Amino acid sequence: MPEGNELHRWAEMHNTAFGGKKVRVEGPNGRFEDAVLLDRKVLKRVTAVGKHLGYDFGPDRVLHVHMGLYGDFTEGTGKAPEMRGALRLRISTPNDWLELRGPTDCSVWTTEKWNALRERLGPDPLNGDDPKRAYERIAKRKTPIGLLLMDQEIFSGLGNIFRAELLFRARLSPFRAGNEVDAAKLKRIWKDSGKLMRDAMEDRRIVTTKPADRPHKKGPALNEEAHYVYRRQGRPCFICGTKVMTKVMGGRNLFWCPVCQAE
DNA sequence: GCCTTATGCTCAC
DNA sequence: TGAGCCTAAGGCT
Repeated sequence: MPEGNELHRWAEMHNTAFGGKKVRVEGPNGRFEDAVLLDRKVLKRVTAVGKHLGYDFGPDRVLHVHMGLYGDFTEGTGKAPEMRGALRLRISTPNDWLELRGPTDCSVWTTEKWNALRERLGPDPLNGDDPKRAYERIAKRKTPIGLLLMDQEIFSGLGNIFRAELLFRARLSPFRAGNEVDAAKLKRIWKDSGKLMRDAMEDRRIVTTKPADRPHKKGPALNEEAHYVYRRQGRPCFICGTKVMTKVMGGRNLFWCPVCQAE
């Protein structure tokens, strides 16, 4: 159940373990028969773009993985474990292995299709992209900013946790129209997203609260104080004490503080 | 054990 | 706008 931080961490790990090496590729549950196209070939490199992963095995041999809501990897060293359960994909060398379960997509793409995806996606805070195009798009739209932040063609890699937390940290209402969002504030949100996602990559955990704002100000954040508003509906805002609200926006649960993020 | 929920996206209507 | 995909974890019994 990943957002961009997790995808980029996977790309790094899988590059380290498998990049430039000849690998075994297997699709044991029968839902990835194209594994034979890649098996015993060299995996050149692994790239993360937004929430997508591309495993480059050469021209028209790009393994595309999208996790959807459920996908997850497990990795390990040494001999791969017994195949079991709904295992979609296994990549292995004699030294390392990974297993993939539950992705929305695991299929071999043409280079053209992969490039078209990259073209379609908006700037990714973790890829050093230029955010200018995203700013321009947002400034033209009357759509609420809470929806625009989730649109992968505007920014790529942000998901439901970052939507809620970035808006809170910017003290911006999710219902504010894109064209009414202050330009400087939008810039700060972009910078903030890069920082939060890089921290999350390192920590392997998304923590958005500042220590000074937490009930326990010392030490690492407890799970229940790692986020300002995400899944904290009905509980008091750490800043003002008002109950955190929730509502479905864009088919996903949105969380916000009606006072700190007044419309 | 069962039920609900979930960091996502696509397609049909 | 809503259903469908498909898996795991956590809360409940």
